[in-house]
Amino acid sequence: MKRQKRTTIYDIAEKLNLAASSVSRALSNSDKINAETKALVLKTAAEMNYQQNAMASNLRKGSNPTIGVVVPRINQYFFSNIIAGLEEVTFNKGYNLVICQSNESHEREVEVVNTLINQNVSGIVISIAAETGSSDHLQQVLDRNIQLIQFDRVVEELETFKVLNDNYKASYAAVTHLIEQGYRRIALLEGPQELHIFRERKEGYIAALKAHGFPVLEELMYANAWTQELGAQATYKLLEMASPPDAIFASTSDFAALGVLEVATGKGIRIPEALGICGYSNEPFTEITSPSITTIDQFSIEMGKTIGNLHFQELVNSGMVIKKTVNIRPKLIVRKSSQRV
Amino acid sequence: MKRQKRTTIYDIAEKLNLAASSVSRALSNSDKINAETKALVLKTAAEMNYQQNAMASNLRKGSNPTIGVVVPRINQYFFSNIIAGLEEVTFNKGYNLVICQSNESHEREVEVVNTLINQNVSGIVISIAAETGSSDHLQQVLDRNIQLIQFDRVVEELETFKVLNDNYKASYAAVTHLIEQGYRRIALLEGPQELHIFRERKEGYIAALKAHGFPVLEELMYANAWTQELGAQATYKLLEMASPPDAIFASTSDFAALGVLEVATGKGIRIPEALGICGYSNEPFTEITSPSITTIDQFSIEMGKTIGNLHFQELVNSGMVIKKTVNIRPKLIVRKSSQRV
DNA sequence: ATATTTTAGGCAATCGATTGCAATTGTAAA
DNA sequence: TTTACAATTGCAATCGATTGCCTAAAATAT
Repeated sequence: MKRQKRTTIYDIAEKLNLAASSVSRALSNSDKINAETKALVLKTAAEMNYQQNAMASNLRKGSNPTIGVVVPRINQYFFSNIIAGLEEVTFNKGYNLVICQSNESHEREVEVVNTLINQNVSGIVISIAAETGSSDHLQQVLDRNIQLIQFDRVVEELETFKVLNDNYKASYAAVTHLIEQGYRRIALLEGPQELHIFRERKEGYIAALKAHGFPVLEELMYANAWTQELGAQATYKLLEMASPPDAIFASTSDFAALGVLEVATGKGIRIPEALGICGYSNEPFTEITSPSITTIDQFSIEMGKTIGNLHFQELVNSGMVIKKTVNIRPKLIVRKSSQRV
Repeated sequence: MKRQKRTTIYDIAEKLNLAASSVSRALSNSDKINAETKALVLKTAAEMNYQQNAMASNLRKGSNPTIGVVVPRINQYFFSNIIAGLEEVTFNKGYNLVICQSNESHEREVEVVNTLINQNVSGIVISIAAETGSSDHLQQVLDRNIQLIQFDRVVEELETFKVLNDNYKASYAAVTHLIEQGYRRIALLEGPQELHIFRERKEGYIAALKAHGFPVLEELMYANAWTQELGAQATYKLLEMASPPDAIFASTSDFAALGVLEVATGKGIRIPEALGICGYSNEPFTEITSPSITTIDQFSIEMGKTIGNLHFQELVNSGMVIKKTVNIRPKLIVRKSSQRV
């Protein structure tokens, strides 16, 4: 395997008896170059198999058409969809995506953010890890004048663009739906309250209960039930109460809802007749469980695209952006697990 | 927002009355620098909030510790898992991942590969698009001496590292299992035969039938049924035959298997008693359908890690690599949809 | 025919970090 | 005391592309 050296603009210049600057101008489609010369350069470049050295170019230009993405885990449906949507927008603009996982660890998140700063990326898109910590690393990003866009899980105090789901409204809608279906004791599975998204969902739940004249009962709010396993455990406890709930809103995720479904089915409880279930996220599987699970769609691909458009400043005057924030209205998807009317 | 200029090694050098080269040596932990000086530089760099400019460094060093990843779609469980596994290995080595989607389009694939070449990435990891075309773009990668690793769907003629599932054996095992469960007319849902993975699965199916003395019937092999929709259509057709199959092996994907399940259930056919079903990929949902679906696990996260280790040459002498190829043995996961013994 | 403006292309500095080689200082051996 | 050598540090070129400034030639205006 011979290490054939890369063709540079100097090689092309030499061959054509031109200055490198002219070659550069021809390749970058400048107007300070004769049309014939330009054509000749282009042709020769193709023949010589020239590929621009992006690092040299970026160094000189002081910019790097790359966007860094930091998510807790890329193999979660929601996040991989965000990335898919984002990539569609960025690729068409000639931008690349550098993807990093924080694995829900704050320390790792700091590390990857620093790596991205090193790369001189033009923007960073992040959904913060559940493990809380300072937001100094994000402040660093801002100090360096790198565009920062937060989505889904955000540090609220930081003045950056944010793309959010309206968790409050979605949660309110879900609980209202359950009430309309005649459920009277609606339990809530909560996520870690350090994350605002889970706080908002809880608030929506409480507000909906109050709005319909229902009591808000501590005993029906189950903390930290945000995995399938924890959702299942919570369900065991809840169903053993003297007067158990007749519906469970797994505000944390569809996985938690799945845990509920499995435990309830295992106990021979009929769904939706004896117990209503609602999840969150519209994971693909919610459609095919039996019964199918009512849930909330977050329009993740759309969110990804929105983030991309925000980066390129294409939404600033659209009216969608209020206080640097775009709120995407999630949609309640009613399925069999909560339909008894 | 003030544009505060980035601190460079020159800024540090000036402040400490040193040469930039010394600062560079201190920061890169060279041994050609006094320990005290090194400590001082490190301290000052931290104070001045220095972050290395990766582009300058990479340009000078002529290398970029980045690996480009090209997959058809990143929001597919298999691929996002591959990436997750790969990222784990690469991040620990200080390497970044640049992720691109081909969207199953050959043209797009060529485009993104060129972008990656521009970036001077040290390696490219790819699973080719279903849309076939020339492999010139991959040859280019090799010509430029960029490490190329193909996985899952590969161009066989190209002499590169390959990480594959042993599709033949997995398929053989699945069909053998169905035979052992007493199924006698086993249909096959095939994928596009341009992709070797689907050819191999078909071969495994045929071989297993022959090995057990079963006839190989054209009428039971259904071409191009590789989505949920197409799987459903195929099932309609197959079940309307004069003597319909008593088992369907959706060798293309679990999604196709799901299509089979839905159609069969809709027709009131009992599974697994009257019809056995086996899918491929071990998508999370196969565990929670009713009945749960027998499938094949591809160890996607492991595959991702293997790819990473291959890139860093850490498997070359392990005996796992034969003819530049690592074969990962998938595992049959037997669930209810095929268990009637 | 002369003056002025355009156009095309060259020169050289620049982006920031790295590195081979030279220079300096200090230390040990002769 | 002189020589030899090692340890530090500085100097300057380099990676490849871009761009401000300058010049020569061509085109246009006077």
